[in-house]
Amino acid sequence: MTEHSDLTRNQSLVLGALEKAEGPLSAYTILDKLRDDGLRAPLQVYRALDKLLDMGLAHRLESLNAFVACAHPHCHNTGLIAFAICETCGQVSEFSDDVVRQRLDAWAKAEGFRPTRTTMEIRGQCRKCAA
Amino acid sequence: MTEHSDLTRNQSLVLGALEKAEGPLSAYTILDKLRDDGLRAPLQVYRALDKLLDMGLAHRLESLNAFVACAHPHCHNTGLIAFAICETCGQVSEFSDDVVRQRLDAWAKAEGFRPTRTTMEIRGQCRKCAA
DNA sequence: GTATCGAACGTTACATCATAACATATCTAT
DNA sequence: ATAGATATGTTATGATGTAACGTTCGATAC
Repeated sequence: MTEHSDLTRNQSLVLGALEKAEGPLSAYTILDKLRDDGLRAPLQVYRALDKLLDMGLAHRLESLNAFVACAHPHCHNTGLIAFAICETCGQVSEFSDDVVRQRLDAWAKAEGFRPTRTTMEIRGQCRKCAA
Repeated sequence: MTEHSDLTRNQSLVLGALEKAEGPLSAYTILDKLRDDGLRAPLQVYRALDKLLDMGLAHRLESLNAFVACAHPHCHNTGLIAFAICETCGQVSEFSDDVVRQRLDAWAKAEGFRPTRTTMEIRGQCRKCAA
């Protein structure tokens, strides 16, 4: 559990829910888990998530419409993170690869494309589930 | 325009709509464009899209919840395609990079992860819009 | 020809994901 | 104290995706 020092109450609750979870959670699942803490509406969750994403404390998995706590909350990432999502057990591994980043940067430079955000998600089966 | 030889009527209509479009289309936007052709329900579009995705004639952009016609309908891709999405003009460029594919394969092999589908999407501004 | 089986189709209803709009409260710097 | 920014709470609604049902169409076997 990371310290949630400068987080607001809602942000802290949402991040806590993500950290406790085994795998990615949808916003509505988060909401359900936090009803007892006083959260009532999706927007409360989405607003907290927005901030957490900005701060790099959580990530959005686009192919799942779901969210995870960042696995490395203290290292400020370069902005290119890849996710491997096991479709059997739901586990998400987070990693980054400098060569991949360089290749994409090179492509962007050659094309004159100015990247702001890039997502990379590998769906499949983790070692345990493939066995 | 590619020939839509072994496509059914609905598949052909949906692919046609995607090919005519300047950029990605949501399923509901496709539906609206095809009302005059007799389509009435989202499922008709989603079912056609499923097949088109299977055949590699269309792609889903996860970060947009939208779809595009494949830019290279005749080359059967290796399964790793990257998309660069201009957030200003909506243009989507499709490309692939063997080095990136190799790096991700290597990671997967090392981790024992068995990939089935991977998505890579770069959001930002294209050359024209960045100028 | 017609029986049969699987794929595609059509329709209604519903589930899930996300935001608009507006009012209220809280925090911080002057 | 007050102004401005940020966070909050609430209702309603918009956007995206699917379940479950029955029907139609087209190939193949008889």
